[in-house]
Amino acid sequence: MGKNPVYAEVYIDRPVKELDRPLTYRIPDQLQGQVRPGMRVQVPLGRQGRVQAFVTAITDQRPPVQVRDIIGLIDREPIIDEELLGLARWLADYYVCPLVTAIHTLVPPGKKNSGGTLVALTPRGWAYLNQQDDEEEEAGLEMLEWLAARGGEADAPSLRAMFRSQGQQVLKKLQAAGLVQVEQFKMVGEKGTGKLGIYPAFPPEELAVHLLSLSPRASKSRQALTVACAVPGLTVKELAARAEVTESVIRGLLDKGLLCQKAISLQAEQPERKVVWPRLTPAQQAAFQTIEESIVKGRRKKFLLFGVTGSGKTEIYLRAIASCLERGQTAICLVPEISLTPQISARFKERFGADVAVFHSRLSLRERHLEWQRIKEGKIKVVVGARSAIFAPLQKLGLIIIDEEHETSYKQDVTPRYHAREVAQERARRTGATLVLGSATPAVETFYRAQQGEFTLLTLAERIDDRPLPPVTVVDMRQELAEGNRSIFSRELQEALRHTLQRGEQAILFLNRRGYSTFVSCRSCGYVLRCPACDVTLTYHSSDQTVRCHYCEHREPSPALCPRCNSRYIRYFGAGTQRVAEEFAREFPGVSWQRMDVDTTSRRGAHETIIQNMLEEKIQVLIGTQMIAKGLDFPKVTLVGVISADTSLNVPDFRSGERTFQLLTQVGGRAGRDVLPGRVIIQTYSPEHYSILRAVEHDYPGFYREELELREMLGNPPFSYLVRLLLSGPREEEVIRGSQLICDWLQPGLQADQSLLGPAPAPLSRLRGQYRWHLAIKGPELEGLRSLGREVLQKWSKQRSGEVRLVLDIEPVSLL
DNA sequence: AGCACGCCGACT
DNA sequence: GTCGGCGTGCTC
Ligand SMILES: [Zn+2]
Ligand SMILES: [Zn+2]
Repeated sequence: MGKNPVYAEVYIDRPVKELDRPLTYRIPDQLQGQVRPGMRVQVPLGRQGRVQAFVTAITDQRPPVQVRDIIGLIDREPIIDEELLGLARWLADYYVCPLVTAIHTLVPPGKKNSGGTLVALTPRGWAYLNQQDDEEEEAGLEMLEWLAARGGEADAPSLRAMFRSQGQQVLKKLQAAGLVQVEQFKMVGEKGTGKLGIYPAFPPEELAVHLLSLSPRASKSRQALTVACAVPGLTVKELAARAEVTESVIRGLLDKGLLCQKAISLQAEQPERKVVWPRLTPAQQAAFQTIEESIVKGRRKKFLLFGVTGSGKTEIYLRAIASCLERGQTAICLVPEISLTPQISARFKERFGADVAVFHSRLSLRERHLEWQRIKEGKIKVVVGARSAIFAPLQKLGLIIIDEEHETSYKQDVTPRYHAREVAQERARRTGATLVLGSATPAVETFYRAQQGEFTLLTLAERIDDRPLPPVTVVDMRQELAEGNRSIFSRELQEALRHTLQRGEQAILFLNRRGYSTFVSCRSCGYVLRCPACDVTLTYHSSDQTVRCHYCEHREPSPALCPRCNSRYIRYFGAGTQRVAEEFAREFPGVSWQRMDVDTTSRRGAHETIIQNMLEEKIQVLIGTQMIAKGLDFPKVTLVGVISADTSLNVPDFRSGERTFQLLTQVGGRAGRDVLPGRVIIQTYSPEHYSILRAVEHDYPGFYREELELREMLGNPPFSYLVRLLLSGPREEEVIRGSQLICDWLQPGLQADQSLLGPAPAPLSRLRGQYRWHLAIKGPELEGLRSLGREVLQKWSKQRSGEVRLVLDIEPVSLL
């Protein structure tokens, strides 16, 4: 037996400051050579018999203390490779969190095993734990709590390690009681044992013909057929998931004889695909070539692809990815969750077939796990997904793309509060990959960095085929009111709608606020309905006559009488999308419309249906929130009406101007994307605001200059860095006392060029029953602020903090 | 975080 | 006298 490395450095799987350091254990003889970094093991810890830990290094250094033996392995293979382990270290350091928290972020649950069984709490299981009457026997309760402690699920190896042989019996009981569910994962590679796979019933080159033979309405069928050709041999379920269609669609195709079923063979990958690669415009070509050169030469360059809406950025991404694959490398493309639509998926799958995996939030645990496993096995070369896809375990990563890089959803809102853009830069740096950030409205910070030379700026100033950007008009709603128009539609918008509809074209009405009204108030006494748990007003929802909180789950029937004075004069103020829809229906009777916001798209498939209805022109007007502002491409939409540009303008955050400009530009970009010319009408009470004026002119550089000047004057990012400390707890006095205490800790340690803001109540001063106060520290470089934050966190954990929680937010994107 | 040790109050 | 409260300290 080899003499040297006999020790393993491990991190105990507990997210606590005191254990956020490596502990050394001896590798017992029978495990020699099997333990590798990235594996989970069981070790004894103090008086605890066995706990889970991550191996981070193998060493022959004997520590200057008594060492104990590793008890056993949980994994046969590392669940995280060394490159990603390094990235996890960076993440923990940059965002100030325990290493194990970072590791869990990189390897989300459901992926922590290599085939086998996954045990998860059912909703009933969760409910059971919450009501906590102790009917369940000791052992069962223990297992439920153990599961809850790790986010509600665990794989079989960990479960076995923790509960030994008796675990099986307990598990059976819980499963029978419906408190847990057990999901069976196939080991990848064992696919095809007797199962039937779906194959196209024609040679792949005939795909186009058969696609045309289908009814123009049968978009789902086309989708399924395309995927079946690209990835033959999937089971019905797998194909349904991958093509994002229901199983009935596939059965229909089987009946039509377009697909057939036969035993799955481990045949060679699908034959050559014939895909049409559209010609690039000269501007696209130039940008693409610059990116390609970086990929080819391994120049590990960073680009900002700044292209107006409709300039064809996606096509450049696709080319760059293809070029990457040709060189045997792999690629990640991040897309905001909100624009991760079936259309986008289809576009990638059409080009890259079985090489691509699309991660969207609707994937089940099993599907997610399957794809993750395929990535690890090298079967997937392109990963498309939202924020967390940045951690996809691809080997030989050559390219990272972040579409709509300014989107704030790239920042995680729980610890570790990482920004995928920052992680991407770091991962690109470590792997030598080329980085491409794309946007029509880059984040001010990003554009600033490009100006500083940190990114190479690639510009697409024109829409493809010389289509013009839509002209934008602003309507001053104060004027409108003064002239006696009390409708939420200005006369100009009404007029424009009428013309658009007469021409048989489509329109989008945008308002970034869902529900019917923004607040409900009593005319007699002025009482305003508020959420009992949050410091916000309740929104009226006309669909079921409830008032709801948009920050928590609270909802109640809308009162008929004022709760304070019993008056019947309850009135609804301010407009949301429901009210827009109602007023639209009244003013334009007979015109078909649909609303699209979280309330109408929560049902699976609802989102797709609405988009399909728009494309098929079953509806003429789409009324919606954010959701309709991003990335949708409806050729016949020629009018975009922004009901109110003021919602995002009035948010108390130094980035609200930027948000407003971005939102207006993005939503305006939905108009006139095809051959029909479009126009945009923006209604506002602040027509002189620079964000609005610049959006009207499609003038990003102008906006950027003005915004930058403001930021410089106020010393805000990118001229400084920010770290936010947020305290929350059920009793306000404690929270205030806590923030005062932290203020006292920070004050003396500040450098001359650092400053402390607050403590102050957060703009959202109460959320889900928790009072919230915050402080922010500002300084010329991040590391100084970070170490101040670290110190505070350290001190905080050492003192009895009651029920007050403290979280650090490095480079926050929102100060709400 | 767990888990044990330890030192003070109100029970059989 | 002891059962049990949770403050404090440590974990290779
Ligand atoms: Zn009243
Ligand atoms: Zn609430």
